[in-house]
Amino acid sequence: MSNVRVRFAPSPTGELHIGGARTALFNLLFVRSAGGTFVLRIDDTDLERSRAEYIDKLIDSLHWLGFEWDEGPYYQSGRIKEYTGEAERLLAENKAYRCYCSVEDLARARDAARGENKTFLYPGTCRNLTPAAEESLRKEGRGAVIRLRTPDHGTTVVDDQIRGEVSFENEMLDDFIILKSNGQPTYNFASIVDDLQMKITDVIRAEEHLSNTPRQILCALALGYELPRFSHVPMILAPDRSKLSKRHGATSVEEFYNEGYLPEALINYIALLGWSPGEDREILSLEEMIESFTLQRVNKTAAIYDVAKLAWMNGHYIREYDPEKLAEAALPFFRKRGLVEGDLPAEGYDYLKKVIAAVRERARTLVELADAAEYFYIGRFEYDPKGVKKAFQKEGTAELLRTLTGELRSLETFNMESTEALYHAVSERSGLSFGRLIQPTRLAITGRMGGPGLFEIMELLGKEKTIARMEKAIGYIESLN
RNA sequence: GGCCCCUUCGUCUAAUCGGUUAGGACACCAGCCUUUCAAGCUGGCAACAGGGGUUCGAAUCCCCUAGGGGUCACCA
Repeated sequence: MSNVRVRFAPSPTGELHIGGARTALFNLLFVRSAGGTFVLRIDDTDLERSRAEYIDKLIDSLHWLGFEWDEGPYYQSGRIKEYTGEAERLLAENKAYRCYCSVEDLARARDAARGENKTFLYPGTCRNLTPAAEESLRKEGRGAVIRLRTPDHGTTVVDDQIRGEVSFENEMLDDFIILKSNGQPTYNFASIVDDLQMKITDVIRAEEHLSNTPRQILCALALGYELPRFSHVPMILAPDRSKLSKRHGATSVEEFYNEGYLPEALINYIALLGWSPGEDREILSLEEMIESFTLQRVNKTAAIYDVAKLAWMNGHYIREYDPEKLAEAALPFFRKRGLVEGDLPAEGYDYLKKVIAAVRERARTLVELADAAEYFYIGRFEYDPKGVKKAFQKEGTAELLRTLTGELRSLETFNMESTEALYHAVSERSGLSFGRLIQPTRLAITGRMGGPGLFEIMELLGKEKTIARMEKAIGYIESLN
């Protein structure tokens, strides 16, 4: 195993977002192609917003996607000692200092600056407090935060693996807080301390962190560690180019699961959002992605996520999936629809697989798959109104169906071959086109105008149900007049 | 507003040391196949944000403009 180490560090403040999933994926692809170690870390320093239930959901989503990590999960909430320790060290080395300014005073100063259209930078009020002055402030009972003493001049350069060198003027950076008055570290501090202590070699994360990177570099430098390499991957945007949110439909991995997407399809799709293997290939397995993944081929441009392509890709995976796996994945959706209830006996499972084999070609999601399978389980359905007009309301349809039903009933072996042969015979004998026979029959036994081959449906349904549905349809047609 | 990043078909993208009729995929349209609906196959529509340079030659290098995004918290 190489010494390459990466981490995925979500904060448990919501479900795993599609952007987060892609960040996790890029980390995974990178580390697997390097033969390194994948660390999972939960960034839960925000006590207000972090929730235990989200941690479970996060982990469920990662499992569902099939992303396996080698170390962790580590929890920042359990590492307070490390942050305090590093902060104390900086304090002792005079690279950081305590600040007693109140939240209110700072907010006021910030508002004033904003009013003048200026950027607020912490003015350094407590930067050079004498021990005596500190003592008296402490006696007043004022809480203190710890701020990093940042350089006033010079440039901090982020050597980004995707974007190249990005420079920031240190003058634009103020003495930011690394430890809050409640003893919790701020994100920038906790994040870099963890990355350093956990010997992360490559930090691969979303672009929104690029602007914060110089602060983290300053922390690392003050702490005296070697820097990790940084890569900032572009964001995923909604179709209107705004940040992806609830009103744009499904955005979390959990929602994609609920809508009937397969993990392989979702992974394949998000991988292509900002990365391409460099050849004209769209369908890639995780292994193939690992093989051709490099950070150099990751795009700099934000990508707009397009459900239509995801749906197409998911349809492709549904068609190609292993039948056993597909049945397993689809079963919950059949249950949700009330097609399957309770335990499924072996023959029920067998039937399920046959039904899926018949309809899988026309479904783009597992929800659509269950929908397409409905009449295989439920005999009560409405007839498609358009179909009624086209197929049922033609002169002599009831009579035609009655003839066909009679013929069907006399069939000893009822299967795909025998029913099809029968229909051909009737077509020939009566002079009616094959389509003329098929259309009303299809509507009668499925209620729909499209679907798998008619004789395949008949065989699956069996003689009894087929005939019962035919008779029901005859009654319906006659009631139309 | 300051700072930072970005800009190829409607969307995802290829063209990674300047020379291509700017390629592929989704979507859309048409045709083929077909018992229907799909799937599949064939073809079509469709892009280098704008303006200046550099160069024999620019999607590609430089500058400016415009647009989009990110960030500037005792949020992550």
